[in-house]
Amino acid sequence: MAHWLMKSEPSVFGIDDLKAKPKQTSHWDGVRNYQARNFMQRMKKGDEVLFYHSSCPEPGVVGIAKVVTEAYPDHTAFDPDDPHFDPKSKPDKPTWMMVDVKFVKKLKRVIGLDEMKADTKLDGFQLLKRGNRLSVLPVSDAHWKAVLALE
DNA sequence: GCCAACGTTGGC
DNA sequence: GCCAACGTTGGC
Repeated sequence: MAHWLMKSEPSVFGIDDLKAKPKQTSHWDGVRNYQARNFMQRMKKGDEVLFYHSSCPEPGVVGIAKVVTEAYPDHTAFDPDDPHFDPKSKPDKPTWMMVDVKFVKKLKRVIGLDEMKADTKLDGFQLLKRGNRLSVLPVSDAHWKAVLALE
């Protein structure tokens, strides 16, 4: 089983929004970056995901989710009225994909970006790289354990 | 295929 | 609100 991290702005869709969904499950739409999409296409049912809050007062890992549906076309790309509309993605040849994720748990506290940066066990973690803008990224087993050890 | 311009992300 | 970093676009 692989591990991942997915970023979201809590003012748009946070961990509490996922928890409040029917079946505590939501599709993860709106990813418009090829590298992030490729990672989503590699996701398998049962994979675990660190839920990360970005662009907020306290950026950091706030909870855990799991993949319940593997990659399928992101229909929001087909809708001209959707903010994530992309005319180059066609229903018969979709450019953008999404997965469904289910809420697992909230961490007891937020694992802040600053403390992750300070942890030498997290050296090389893609999230912590300067200028990192990927919204979906893989997490090694060692980094997964190190993040959760901070809880 | 190069590269400047532009738009977006995201921490601070 | 600022600005660095980066991906994408489009002219050539």
